[in-house]
Order: sequence, then structure tokens, then C-alpha cells
Amino acid sequence: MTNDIPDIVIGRLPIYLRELNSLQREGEKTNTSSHDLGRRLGISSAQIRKDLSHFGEFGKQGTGYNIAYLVEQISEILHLTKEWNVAIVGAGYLGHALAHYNGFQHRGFRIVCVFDSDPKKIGQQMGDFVVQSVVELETTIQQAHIAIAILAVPIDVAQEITNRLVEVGVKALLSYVPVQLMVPEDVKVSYSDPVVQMQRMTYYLNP
Amino acid sequence: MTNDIPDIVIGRLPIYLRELNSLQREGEKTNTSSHDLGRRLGISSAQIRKDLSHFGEFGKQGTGYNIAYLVEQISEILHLTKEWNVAIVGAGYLGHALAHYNGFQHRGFRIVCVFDSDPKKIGQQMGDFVVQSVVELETTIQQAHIAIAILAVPIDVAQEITNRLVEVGVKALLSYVPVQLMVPEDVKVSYSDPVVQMQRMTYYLNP
DNA sequence: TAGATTGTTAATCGATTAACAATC
DNA sequence: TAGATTGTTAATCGATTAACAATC
Repeated sequence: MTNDIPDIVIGRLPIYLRELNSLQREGEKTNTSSHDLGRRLGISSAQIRKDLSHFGEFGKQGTGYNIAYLVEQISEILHLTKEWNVAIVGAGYLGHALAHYNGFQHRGFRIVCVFDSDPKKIGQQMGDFVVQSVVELETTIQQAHIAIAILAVPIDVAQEITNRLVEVGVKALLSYVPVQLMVPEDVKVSYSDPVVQMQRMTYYLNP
Repeated sequence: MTNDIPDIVIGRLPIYLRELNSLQREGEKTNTSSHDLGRRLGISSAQIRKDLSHFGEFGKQGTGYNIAYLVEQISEILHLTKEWNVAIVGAGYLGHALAHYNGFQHRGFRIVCVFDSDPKKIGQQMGDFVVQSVVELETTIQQAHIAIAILAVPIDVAQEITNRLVEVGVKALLSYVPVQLMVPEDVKVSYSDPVVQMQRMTYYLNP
């Protein structure tokens, strides 16, 4: 099962998918074109056609792409036709926000558990969940076949929690902790650090 | 003041800076090398040297880079020697989490105000702030000379709020709203969408 | 001095774009 | 049919890497 498709192409598919979903919700038309999509996203039409051509032929000359069909195809490519169970680790302010976020639904993910180590938080209701003790992390994750976890813990325990998650089979991590994590080769990590994002912009601002 | 340096190089500087800060906190040595830094970040040493060479010569043959000096230099390059005032728009769960986040301090940013349109939230204490009415957005942002805003509002008002922020001089936006925003050319936008980040990883997972 | 590591060059590798035949 | 738009090719553009003289 070799994989030739560049990461950077994979990285754009969710953006295409999101825009297509938004076109669907607008409901003004059933078709779109690479030119139309590109204009909306600030991407060249050639790039969109090239990206999609890695996976097959989804359009028709003259009429472009059927929106619903393309949504379906990209969803399959990204393995989003089933829902993925997701664990949140850390029930601080951020874990709280994530547990209440309803943007996961219909986009391929379902939060199924929230962990914390603070006895004051354990057992408390948080959105639709009861905060579980981090002691139960291993058993819960294995029983629910969870492959994806969101890290919202303090920086000093991030690597240890990561190790424990990897140990029980988590293969994808979305980390909000501002530190580089060490994981085996077959585990994906995606980072979200608001400060890093803002620092990338200040370079261009007049001080 | 032409600008030849690739965005992708600018994008790595905050990562270097974060790792250097972490080396400083460890306090085990005063110097590092491109090889050492690269190993910690999973980046080639050649790339680190090349990136830095765009801005000057910060190292010494044989001994590498003085950590404190390189921190200082990168901070200057990224315009982080002063603190930037930042506004948060949206006092929902996410705005709440951001208002309480203490990771902005010492990394170049200071949250100075939080806005919401919900009368039940306006006037309430949130962390160190009192939630202000979004009606006051324009006057407050102009008076505090705010150039950076964080968007944590519902999707249907995101573009309208963006327009208002741009109108009063905001030049950099960190948006947590899962939609493409339209802004003038001189305004930078950085997006954070957990679902997009997770969808980029599911491609690589066994369904 | 000997070992280490920089900054830089040239080669390699990879991604984007322009252009167009094919065809709906 | 005429107009529009795809998928693909080749050309261009840009980023990464390997290698090494310079030198601390």
C-alpha cells in the first residue's frame, strides 16, 4: 500500500471539502468548477484540478464538478465516511471549549470521552460528558477503539500523556500544548499554538 | 522596504524561537547548534542554517549559536521586542479559554479586551477582563491601537465582524471560525480549525 | 593544533502554473 | 453547434539538501 501523494495535496483536501459543504448549504447550484472554487479559496484553478487528478476524474468537461458527488469522493479519500471516535485529554478551559464545540458533528468526528487528573473535575458534567479520571485513560481508549486524541493538558505532562496514548494505540494527535512531542513514526501529530500563528504574522506588521 | 524572504521561512522562525526558549528554561547550556536544534525539531540542520542566513550571521564556526543571542535576534526579526495588544471577539467557550490562557505573556502578546454581543455576557468578569459590548468594538480598538484580533464568533457573523475590525485598522487576524474570510491584501489571516487538522490526519489512518 | 560547526554554493528535488487537446 | 471546462503535459518556479571552504 504505497503512498505517493504529497502531504501538501492531502492538506488542501479538507479545505476543498469545507468550501464544498458551504456551497451545499447555500444550495444555489448543484455544480461548481475549479475556477469558481479557486476564486473562493484564493487558489489557482490549475492547482485544484491537479490535486484532484491524483485520485481520479471527478469532473466533466464543460460543466465542472457535481458538488454532492465531489463531497462524497473527497470524504472517501480522507476516510470520513464513518465517524471517528475522539478523546479529549485535559478538562481545563480549552478542554471545556472543545467538549462543547458542536463543529465536530457531520464532519467525521465524535467526541466520546474527556479526561482530567484533578479530583475536583473528575465526575463533573461537562457538556454531554462526565469527566473521567486520567487513570481510566488506557482502558477507556482501548474499549472505545479510539485512534484520535486531542491534547489540552499542561505542558509538563504533555509528553507523558502522549506516551500513554500511543501505548494504547492512538495514531493521531491534535495538540494544543506549545511543545514539540516525540512520537513513533507511524503516529501523526498536528499542532495548534495561537502564539506561533500570531508570531508568523507580526513579521509583516509595522511595529 | 522590499521583502524577499519566503513565507515558509518566516513560518519556521516561531518554531525555532519556541524551542530556543525551551532550551533556555532547561538552562543546561548557553549554546546550541543547527544540528542539535534540527534534531529536536525534526528539521535538517542545513535548513536551519539556510533559514537564518536570510537575516544575518548569528553563529560561530566550531561553537554554534549562543541561545540567548539567537532568541534576541529572532525576536527582533519577528517584531516581538515590544508587546502587541490583542482583542478577542466572542466570549463563548473558546473566547473564555483564550481569555484565561496565560501562554501569551512573555511571547509578545497581551490580551487587552474581550467583546461579545450577548447582553447576558456583557459586563461580566472573564479572567482579568470585563466583557465589553461589541458596539464598543470600534472605539476601543482605535484607542488601544490594536492591530491584532482573535476571532471566536459564530460562523454567520464572522465576515461582518472581520469587516468592522479591518475598517478600524486591524492588520492581523487569528480566526477560529471554520470559514474562508475575505480581507484586503494588506491584512493577514491565520486559521485554526481543529476539524481540518484532524481531517488531514485521517487520510493516513486505517479506517 | 584538531575537532566542530558555520554560511554558502550548486545540485537535486518537488510543487505550481500555463497551455491546450479532448469533450461535455 | 459554440462555449465552457476538464485532465494532463511540459515548463517554470521555488525549496531542500549535500558538500565544503572558512574559521572558531
